[in-house]
Amino acid sequence: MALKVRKNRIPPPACPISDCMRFLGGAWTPNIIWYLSPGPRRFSELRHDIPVVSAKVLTQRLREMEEHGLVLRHVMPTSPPSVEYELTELGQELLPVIAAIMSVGKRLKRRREEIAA
Amino acid sequence: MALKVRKNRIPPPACPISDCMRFLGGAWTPNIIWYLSPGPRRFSELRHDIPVVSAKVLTQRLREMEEHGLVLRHVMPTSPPSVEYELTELGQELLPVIAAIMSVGKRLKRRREEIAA
DNA sequence: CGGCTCAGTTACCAACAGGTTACCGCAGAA
DNA sequence: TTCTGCGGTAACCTGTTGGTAACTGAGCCG
Repeated sequence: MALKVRKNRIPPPACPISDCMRFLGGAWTPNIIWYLSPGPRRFSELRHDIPVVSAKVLTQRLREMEEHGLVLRHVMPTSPPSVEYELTELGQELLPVIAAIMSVGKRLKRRREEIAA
Repeated sequence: MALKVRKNRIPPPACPISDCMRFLGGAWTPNIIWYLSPGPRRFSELRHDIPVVSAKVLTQRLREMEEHGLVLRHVMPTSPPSVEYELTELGQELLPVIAAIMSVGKRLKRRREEIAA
């Protein structure tokens, strides 16, 4: 008897995950959102916050996030030019996701440590 | 759509996000978790659920998830070999994250449609 | 004037993840 | 006997991505 695909279950609704993950895709995007969460932050501050990320990638991510409507970019016409990035409302809606990711990640990390020990 | 979240190599020391994202990293991991959420599911069923993912990648993801303790792998010694995958408790703890990702994704999608209209 | 900072941009490059194809052993069906 | 389905694995190829280094250009400082 050949095995059949079981259909006697509630099918998950059409999965929008792929659409959604485009907004979190790319290295460091969650980190950037996290560091923007307390409030507006300048480019060089973000560089300082996440020193392992290169300027190029930071720019790329911020541009992408701006396109997606997750951040606002304010250019301050000060003497040393200064650019502030700020989470939009939509960007702030991602914070619970990131918080959840962090809490689960911590739990998994603890688990690994227990196994290692 | 490719749905890639890169597994970042060296994470920033202070921030646990990178550690956490390793568990969601790799293409299709969130989708797989989602399709496992209603209950155990066989390999070929998952292939049917997510036809765009290749067998190789599906195997890779399931193996990684098994290593991370997110899924259990049950080999049924039936005549056509059958392998069931099942979310562990830890894996189920990821579901709120995925639900959050989905809800935000839907919202962003609506927003894009409004802009396009 | 030289050099510094801020906020990038551009060109080039290596690594790696994911896709494709082929193949395996086994059992039951035709 | 051959064929198919299951659950993979191995070898190979390609595209993307993120890193590095060098550059810009305005404004200020000394």
